[in-house]
Amino acid sequence: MPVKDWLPAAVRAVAVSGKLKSGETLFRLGGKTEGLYEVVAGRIRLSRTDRSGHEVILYVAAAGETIAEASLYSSTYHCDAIASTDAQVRLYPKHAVLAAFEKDAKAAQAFTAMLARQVMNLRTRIEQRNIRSARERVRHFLSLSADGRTVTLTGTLKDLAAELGLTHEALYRTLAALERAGEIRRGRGKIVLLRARSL
Amino acid sequence: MPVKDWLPAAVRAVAVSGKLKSGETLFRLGGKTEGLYEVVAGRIRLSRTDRSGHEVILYVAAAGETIAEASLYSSTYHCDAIASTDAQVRLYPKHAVLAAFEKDAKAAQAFTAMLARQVMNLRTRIEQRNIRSARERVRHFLSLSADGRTVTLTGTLKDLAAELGLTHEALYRTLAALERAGEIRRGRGKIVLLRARSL
DNA sequence: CGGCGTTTTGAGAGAGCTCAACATCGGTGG
DNA sequence: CCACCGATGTTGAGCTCTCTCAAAACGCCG
Repeated sequence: MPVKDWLPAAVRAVAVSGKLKSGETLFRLGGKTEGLYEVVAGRIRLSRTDRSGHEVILYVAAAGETIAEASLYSSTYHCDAIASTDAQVRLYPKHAVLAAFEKDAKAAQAFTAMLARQVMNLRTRIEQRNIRSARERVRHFLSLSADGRTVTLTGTLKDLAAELGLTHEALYRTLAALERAGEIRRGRGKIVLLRARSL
Repeated sequence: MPVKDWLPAAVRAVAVSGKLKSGETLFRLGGKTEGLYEVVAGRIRLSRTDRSGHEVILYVAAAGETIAEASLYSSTYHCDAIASTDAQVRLYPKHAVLAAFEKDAKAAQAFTAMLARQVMNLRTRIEQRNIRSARERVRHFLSLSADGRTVTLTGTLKDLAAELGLTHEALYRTLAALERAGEIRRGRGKIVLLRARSL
């Protein structure tokens, strides 16, 4: 869900770009909310520090994702945001976003709809993580991302492994096993589903 | 996030209650959207059926949760909803909800804010599932749900195990080990954090 | 061609799952 | 009041599966 699809051009036009070195802080818990951020490149981690001084990671956002959507409705941030790699971000100022939503109900609705879809997607990913078996988890992923019989892969298999919560070795082995079993056929950048497995 | 906190009373007043026997269908993929549902009791699973005829589960909603929020912005459902146990639901009709949001911008904003918070929570849960070690996963949970030094447990430990994605045996053992190590102390319905672990 | 990241395969170990037995607690009914 | 019953809580032992560490083939780009 690219920002372009749900944020009015007027708001995108006033975005503020910024760069962060690895380890630099974007915002801190308790800090005044400036708006929501889009991660353009690199990775930003959201975390809190517990009483014993340990950083507890809430989420790691990668390029293309947005963070701090909830900050639109809060006056302070509820966690820290720190660059885990050199990173580039865009800030969409809170007042500009809220003003746009106030003026244009359609825009507000698009934002809400985007969040509702995202909730759905995230729930699905949690369900996926409930599956222990690497093979079943991969099948779950393939079933849900198949367009017809073909799954088009974006990025590398290593990235996919991370998304699935598997080591890349486990994913390679699982895909090899599924191919040996005749369930799938692999082509560069895509996987074709062949036949259903028997129960 | 109880429905009461973000849905106007006027909408709640026109909710339609319904009961389902285990296995009964609430709605089907492609069906016209009637609105969003609150699961009052029991469990409802959201799923799709893949080409090979297997049901692929997207999510299992338990009592207190709402499903099909995205249906407000779509004319047809994008998955099936089937009762996994005997269940009770409440339907909040789409037109009533949307009308309320149109009349009352505050209500619409409350809904959006709720979704934004939910996205945050779900992301945190995904992060939690990235942690392999049972001990670390439990620590992650305890750190984030501690109110001061005390974590108040809602429901049984078995429920908690499911939420954490562990077997109940693994959770019992882990809690016992943490208690032996002096990290926590357990009282009925609550866990008290004692000291930080050393790295 | 040389270097770097991805893909692939191998071997071993550790951690959580499975199966199983038993304890504990609350509620129910005789 | 107590025996019974089901669900939760607890512990034990073995096994499977994925992770980890290692090494090598492959593909791409300068």
